[in-house]
Amino acid sequence: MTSRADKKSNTRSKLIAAGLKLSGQKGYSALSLREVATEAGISPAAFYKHFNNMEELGLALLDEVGLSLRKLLRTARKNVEPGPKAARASVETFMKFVNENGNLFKLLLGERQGATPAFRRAIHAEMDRFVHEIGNDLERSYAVVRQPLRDPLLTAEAIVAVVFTLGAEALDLPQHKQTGLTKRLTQHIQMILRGSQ
Amino acid sequence: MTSRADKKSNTRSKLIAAGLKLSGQKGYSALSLREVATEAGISPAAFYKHFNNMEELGLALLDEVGLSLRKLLRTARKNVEPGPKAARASVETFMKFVNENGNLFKLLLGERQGATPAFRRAIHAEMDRFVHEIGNDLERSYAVVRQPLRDPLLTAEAIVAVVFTLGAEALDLPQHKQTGLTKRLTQHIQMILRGSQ
DNA sequence: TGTACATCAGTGAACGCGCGTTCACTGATGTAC
DNA sequence: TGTACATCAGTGAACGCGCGTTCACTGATGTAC
Repeated sequence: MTSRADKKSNTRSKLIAAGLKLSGQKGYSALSLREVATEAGISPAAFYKHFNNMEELGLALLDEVGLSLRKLLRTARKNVEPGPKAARASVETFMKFVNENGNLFKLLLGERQGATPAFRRAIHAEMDRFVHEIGNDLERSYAVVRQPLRDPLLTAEAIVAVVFTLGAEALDLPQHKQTGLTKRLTQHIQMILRGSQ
Repeated sequence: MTSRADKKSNTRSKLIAAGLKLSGQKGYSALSLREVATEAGISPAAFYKHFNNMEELGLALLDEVGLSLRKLLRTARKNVEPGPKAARASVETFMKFVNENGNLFKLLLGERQGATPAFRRAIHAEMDRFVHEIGNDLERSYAVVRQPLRDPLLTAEAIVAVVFTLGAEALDLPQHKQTGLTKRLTQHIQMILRGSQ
């Protein structure tokens, strides 16, 4: 029933899951090929049937990050309707995402300046795409109410900066201690939006 | 002339300089005790006469970060007088600092989520102090012109978030390509200040 | 359907390497008299 | 000032360990006839 190809891609998924789990625990750059292979349940040598080295695994993990950021935007668009309460609702959606995808989020933030140039470039590309999409969303929703923003992209950039900075702080906090942070983050965004009108 | 204690603290300085140089090149978490010792010109075993382990060296490096952030504030206070051009002047002072202390800045940003809990705590403490000092500065200078900010601390938090985020991007750019970034950063700050009045 | 051969994901042993840490030591500096 | 002893920063060799990588291999899956 399960073909050779199926089994292979199955093992690949296990390697990615293992990499994600371990990088959440001790940071991607501290991972060894051997421990990822062991966590995934294969021998170190078999790792090479799937990736040429750890960096390739890392880039595969970043693909997952991209997917999950796209999912975040989709959820936000569904749950958040433009208006005075948009900031608060967005922040709640975002915090939920951070808590559910902590490992992916840690990878994104933790390797922003570490790692190899290829890795850094991939991360900045993901973040850029994210900023641009939010910029477009802002432009559209403020055009609807006929109060266009001065510079939607600049606004998006500032919002993403505060959101990711405070999101990183949230990672170290137990979920029940995040309320204050959520509130502060909402105020940050409102402040930025106010200043960009 | 040079006492035993002098020589010892001299070697300690060399270890710190070595750690800073190497962590700028490949990231602090990728450093080995042996290579730091070699770079400083001593044997690996002698490292232990100065620090019990690499983490202690790391905390010593963070002390340097604290010193240099304090120096940055001092310079900014000297060069930047409150007024419409404050943002631009502050950003220029900051960019100069980033270029001159790239290694310290990389350490601060790169280990924000990596490393051990003690390390993370030390970094967040430094950044917190920085935010509070800027918050106080903002409060004072806007009180003078009788247009107090709604929440100086919140404003400072947002400003530091964008400043550090874009500063991190600047680290990867050659100095002559930073002009656009400097301009954008200035606009970010003006936007935040506008929104917090 | 059955047979003979090809493919290839995963194995297990082996390699050389840099690592952190220990230890007994050396010899210059410091101290007491 | 000179002598005898104590201190201690730095040395060099040794250790066991986990690492990335290679290699010939196995045996299940796939393919051709």
